[in-house]
Amino acid sequence: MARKSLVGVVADELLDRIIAGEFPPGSSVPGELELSAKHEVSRMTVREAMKTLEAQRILSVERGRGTFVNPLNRWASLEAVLRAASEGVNDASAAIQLIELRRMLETGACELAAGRISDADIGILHGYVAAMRKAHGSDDLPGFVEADLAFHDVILRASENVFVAVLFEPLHRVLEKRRTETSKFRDIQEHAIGHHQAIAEALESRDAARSRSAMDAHMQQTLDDLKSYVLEAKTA
Amino acid sequence: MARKSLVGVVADELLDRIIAGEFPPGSSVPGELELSAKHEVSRMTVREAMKTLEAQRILSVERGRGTFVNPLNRWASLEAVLRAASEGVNDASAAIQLIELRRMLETGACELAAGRISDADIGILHGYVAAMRKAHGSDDLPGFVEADLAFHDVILRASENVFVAVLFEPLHRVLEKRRTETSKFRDIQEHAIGHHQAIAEALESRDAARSRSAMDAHMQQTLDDLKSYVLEAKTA
DNA sequence: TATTTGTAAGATGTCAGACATCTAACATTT
DNA sequence: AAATGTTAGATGTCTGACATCTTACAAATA
Repeated sequence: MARKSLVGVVADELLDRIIAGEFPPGSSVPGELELSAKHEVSRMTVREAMKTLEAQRILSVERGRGTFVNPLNRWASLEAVLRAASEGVNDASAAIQLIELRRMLETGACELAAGRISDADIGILHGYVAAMRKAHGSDDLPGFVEADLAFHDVILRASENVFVAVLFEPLHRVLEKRRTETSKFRDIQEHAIGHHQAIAEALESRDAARSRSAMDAHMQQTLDDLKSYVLEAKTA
Repeated sequence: MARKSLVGVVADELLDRIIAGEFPPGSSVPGELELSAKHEVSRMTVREAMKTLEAQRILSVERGRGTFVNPLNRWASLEAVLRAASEGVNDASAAIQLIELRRMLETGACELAAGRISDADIGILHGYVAAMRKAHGSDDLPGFVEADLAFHDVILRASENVFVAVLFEPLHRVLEKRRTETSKFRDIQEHAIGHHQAIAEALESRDAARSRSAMDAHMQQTLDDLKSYVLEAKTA
């Protein structure tokens, strides 16, 4: 991982202070000079940090007036919103909401893909299911997760919708770690294999409703897995 | 509208050149010095422009090596992707894909809202339907569109999912203009009123499947409207 | 008095030049 | 052939200055 530049550090710290509630939405953040003094960096460094936050619509910079915090629903960065949402008492709620979002996109993409996926991609899907089965047999957790993610990626591309892919990309990153966690359990792996098999067969039939339903069942299972996993972590 | 700063201009022009294919994904953009010479601005201005594009994951800046263009599916800015997608031969395809995306989010949000919406919000929904009816009667296009958007906003909030709202916000902006265009036709307005009425009633029944289905029908109608509108524009 | 205008403070926008540090390629030495 | 040194070019950061915009307040005006 690349060492963070000063700009990144300043942006992170400022975002932390915003998320901590020090600068509520609508209020202004300290001026560039004040921040450069506080963080012991030059004003240019502060400005570049501000620019990154402005590009994510977290801040609004207004010349001559100051720099202001935007309301959370205007933020364009899923990760930043996730950080903000996880800050409160219930990290669990944020995780569940993420799955809900993923469910919308994946079921939608699967429905679209049913009418657009190629025979070659169908074959690839079955290949990944086989890979999951093999990884399950040999206790290869990284291999299992990799095939799982690749499976969903194929469907996403097959939906032929650029915007869905764009919106899903940050989700992909955020969920990757959690996926490895939940996939640790062998019975969860077995459930997942069955669902993926059903999804591949549904897509092969080119039945949009059936494909959507199969993916929906998979998402429901994922949500249930997460809930029990989170519950378990809480009791522990 | 605020006059654009030099930073914004440089960022826009650079993005334009990227979208035009001058710098394909994976390739490097000209160095900061070269760009500052070409655009006749200082290096700091170029750097700030780069930072905004980097924050949107359009560029990856690597110290000592250069600055590189990310593949389109890693871009975090819906608007930028929209610009890139609209560049090609078919602006229509991009518009349709946007509706597809909106359909996923809105039907998903509506399904969630069914189990979470308050009685007060139900009343507000009916109020907006009445407002749409009234605006329709008095040929008040802006009023009609405003009530329409507000209606969907209520459902979005009622879904109680922060991430859906975040992802939907840029869509909201992008679709706003088109909405005014399609809503010009009186028969389309009538269709919309009927659909909104059905959605409000479905939500009132707290039936998730029914609510989703009602919203889905509305989205399907919107897609059909768009298609005929686009077709009409093409023949003209 | 009420309105307009002028002035100044504070904020962001931009510039110039300099030095530091990282990367990659090439030349040199072993 | 491999390890090492050198160098060019790229981004990272700093300093200090001036420009321009917004706002508030004071002063001049009708």
